[in-house]
Amino acid sequence: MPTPTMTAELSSTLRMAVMRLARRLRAERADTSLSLSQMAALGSLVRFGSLTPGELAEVEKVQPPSMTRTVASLEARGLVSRMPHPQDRRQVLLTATPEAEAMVRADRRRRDAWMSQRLSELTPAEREKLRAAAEILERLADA
Amino acid sequence: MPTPTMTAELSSTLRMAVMRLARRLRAERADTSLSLSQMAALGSLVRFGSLTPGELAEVEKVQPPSMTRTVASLEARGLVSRMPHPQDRRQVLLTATPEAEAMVRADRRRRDAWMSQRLSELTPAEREKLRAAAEILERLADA
DNA sequence: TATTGTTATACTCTATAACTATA
DNA sequence: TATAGTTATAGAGTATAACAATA
Repeated sequence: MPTPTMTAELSSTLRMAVMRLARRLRAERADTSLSLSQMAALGSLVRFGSLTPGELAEVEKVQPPSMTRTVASLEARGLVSRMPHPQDRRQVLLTATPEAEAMVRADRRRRDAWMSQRLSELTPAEREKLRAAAEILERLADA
Repeated sequence: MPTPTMTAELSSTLRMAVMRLARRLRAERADTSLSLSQMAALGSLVRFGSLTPGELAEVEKVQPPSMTRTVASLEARGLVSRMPHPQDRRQVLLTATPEAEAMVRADRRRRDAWMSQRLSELTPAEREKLRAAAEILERLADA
């Protein structure tokens, strides 16, 4: 039964551990030739399929002109292709190319591999504790 | 007893939950008048006490010229003061002013408050699971 | 008129290279 | 000579404001 003080300490400890672990994971990028923003945009395109520039800007929480620039650099590298929108000729549909999908998958694999390696160094009981917590952390992130 | 597949799934689930939660926490900044880099530099100064610009650059993982600029902006706002190094006249000692310390504490309090609120909405059993995992997550971040 | 996307422009953060002062 | 810090300059990412095309 947690006292207020114990809960306050948990907040602080958990917050710092999560921030530091995230920072560590961010450092495990597979392909440093793409910036984080570029890789994130590509990841969203792969995840959601075709999106318009406006939708992609909204998903990535940036303004449309910023996404215009990001998309232009990805397009120049052959990682994004654009098609006319079937109904609305003002809009454009962006899609990740097969090469881009492969890069996104490789990036995910590499981060998973780092985490897997760390997890394999734990005891089964410790892994079980993380498993129990993972689902709760997911809910916290959505809150 | 985890099979390889179960461990792989845990890696992926845990990694994504941590990244998303970190992202959420980053959005809970108290004072948006300071950029993340500025607040981080200030946080390190408060944490370590007086540092030279070179040491601060190393802690923050940026190059010295970048830190020169960050420090200059903080100094202009009265958040950092500089003193000559007692032994080596090439070096400078940077210290966070009392106002800066208050800002750093307020920032931490706000992030802790958000986390506390989320934790208070959980059941005692769920909090206990997070408590058990927090210490393991800390070790992962250091690995 | 409203909406979608782009262009023009500026600011911030980062970097590398060159410079100054001191050791 | 080597080191600590700064200045000069450039590139990436972001923003707001203005514009063009289409609805």
